[in-house]
Amino acid sequence: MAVALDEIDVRLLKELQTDADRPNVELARIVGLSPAATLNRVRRMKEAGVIRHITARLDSATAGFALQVYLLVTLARHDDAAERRFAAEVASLDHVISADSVAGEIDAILMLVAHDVAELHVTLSRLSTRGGASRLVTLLRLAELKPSSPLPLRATSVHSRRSA
Amino acid sequence: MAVALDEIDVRLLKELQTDADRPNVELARIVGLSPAATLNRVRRMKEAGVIRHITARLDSATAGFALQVYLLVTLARHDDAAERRFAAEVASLDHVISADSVAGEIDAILMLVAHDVAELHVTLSRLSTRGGASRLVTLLRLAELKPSSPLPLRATSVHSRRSA
DNA sequence: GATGAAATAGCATTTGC
DNA sequence: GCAAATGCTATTTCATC
Repeated sequence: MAVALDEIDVRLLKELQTDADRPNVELARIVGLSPAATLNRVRRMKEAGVIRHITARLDSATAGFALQVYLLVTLARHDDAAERRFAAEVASLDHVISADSVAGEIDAILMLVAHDVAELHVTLSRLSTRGGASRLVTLLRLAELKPSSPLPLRATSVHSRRSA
Repeated sequence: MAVALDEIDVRLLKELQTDADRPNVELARIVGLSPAATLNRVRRMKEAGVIRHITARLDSATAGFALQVYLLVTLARHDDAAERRFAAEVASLDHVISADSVAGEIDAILMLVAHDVAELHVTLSRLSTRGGASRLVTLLRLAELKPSSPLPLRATSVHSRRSA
């Protein structure tokens, strides 16, 4: 599932995770390759799935969402049908902007946004009723401690095997 | 803090949050404006801070991180010095890829990645010792229930006031 | 198998309206 | 916000290492 990356790939990925909003020629200068070679590497990494997509990251507050909330969810039941039902409900709720299932003290962790408490309330209710959540712990996001940061990538050291 | 957005802005932001990896002329066609006008709107939204940045989103697993973990953190102390110390530790740990302080049953929620358990262990230890965390609840990410989705933006209805 | 250089087609960006 | 024009860029091609 993992993909081999050399030092140049790692450098490219680091740059693209930080700021993908610049010309390919600039990336090429940074990594010391020609624009064509740079373009090829980036295209390959997209095809390989290392780069999932390139997107704009918005500031939720500036976009009008006064409330940003993490939700720790415990499901009432854990059979396949219940889990599918929950996933479907999560998918249908616009205010849930991401969700992961997890192993640990809870079953899933969700990120939601809302303009006000009433809007939040509607989403929470839906998750309890239609979603089948038995316990919802709401964590109000107060501040960003560390912004979304690049992955600490390492080059796949194929050549170091020679000395091993 | 919030910014006024009309229907075209909302449409542009929705498209850019889904896929920012396409030419401005295509966006222009989608929203029915000229390329110049489209470019101006996007630039203004960047300056206004609605668009924080444009980045590549990687697939952690494909990039080699077998473990992706949410961490629920309770701090031992809550004075300013302790919080600054924790923030500094979080900032210095490469494997912590994002962190927010929250209000609720815990103090902060972190997202971490690791190649293996040993690597995870190191980061957890640092958060306990130097970071001053008194309780760490580890939630292992099993699956993505809902991918990072566009914000459910609404146009700021300035004109509807005429009928109000 | 990947890179570099050159060439073409296309786009970003500016200016005047 | 539009249309036209300029300059630069993305993208392909092909020879090369």
